[in-house]
Amino acid sequence: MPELPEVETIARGLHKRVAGDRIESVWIGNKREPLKSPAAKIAATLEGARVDQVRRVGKHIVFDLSARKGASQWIVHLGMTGRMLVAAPETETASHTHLVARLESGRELRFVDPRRFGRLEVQSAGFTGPGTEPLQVSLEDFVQLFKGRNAPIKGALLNQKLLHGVGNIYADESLFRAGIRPRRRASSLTRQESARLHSALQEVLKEAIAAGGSSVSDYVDAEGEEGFFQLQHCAYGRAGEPCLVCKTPIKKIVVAGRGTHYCPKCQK
DNA sequence: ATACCGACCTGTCAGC
DNA sequence: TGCTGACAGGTCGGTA
Repeated sequence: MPELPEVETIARGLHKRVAGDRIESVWIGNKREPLKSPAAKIAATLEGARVDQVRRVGKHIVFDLSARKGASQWIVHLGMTGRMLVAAPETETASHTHLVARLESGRELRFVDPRRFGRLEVQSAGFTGPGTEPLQVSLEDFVQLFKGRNAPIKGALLNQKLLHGVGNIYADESLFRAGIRPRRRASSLTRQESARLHSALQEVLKEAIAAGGSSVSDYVDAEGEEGFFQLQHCAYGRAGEPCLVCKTPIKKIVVAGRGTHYCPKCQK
């Protein structure tokens, strides 16, 4: 579900609501839970810890924690359908709730994930994510990332070891804005095209963050609110509809195993 | 080293 | 109404 703008929105909301709060106790479901660290270790790390900060790294939510034993981090990846919600304890627990952290303030932090593609882990400190931050990468570094890559540019944008945080929606939207076909080999982009893609990507991500992310089917932020960037999508989810620039019907194909939307006339 | 493709899960929706 | 299959915002591991 969530890509960079959605995770950014969620992390900001969580920071606003739980920073400074303390985790009193943790409940973890016991059947095939989406854990990268052992459940006992997660519980031991979270219980008693204070949440200093909640922030985004790539598509991960990072909780910076401090406790008597020292600093640690709780790292959450929401996968396709994960949600991290702040709820009053009397609120009914959604099905597919895998973790509940009870806070000193009386509220609960709940991790819900029907498809269980999400991942939870804890570590001592220093999580940096797999790749480079798309909002911070310079044009020079951006060009360097794609140099010599034979993969389609869309696949390269989705590769988290290169840039982390870009997913299917924002890959399609930024390629549309840059006027580049998703199947073009990454190495075939001219300097000018790379520059267009670099700024298109950063613009799209910033606009999406300003809109609170894209709610296509069920994304909601930490407050349970939907985003509204889906109203500004030009390519993603618009197969068969007229291009907003030239009226040519948007095409849908499969690239790098993912549904891919583009304008056959505007994108070269 | 790089790229592709199926697997991992559940829910939803279109078509029969 | 109910079944089947395709598809969904993501990643991983095996294979070529």
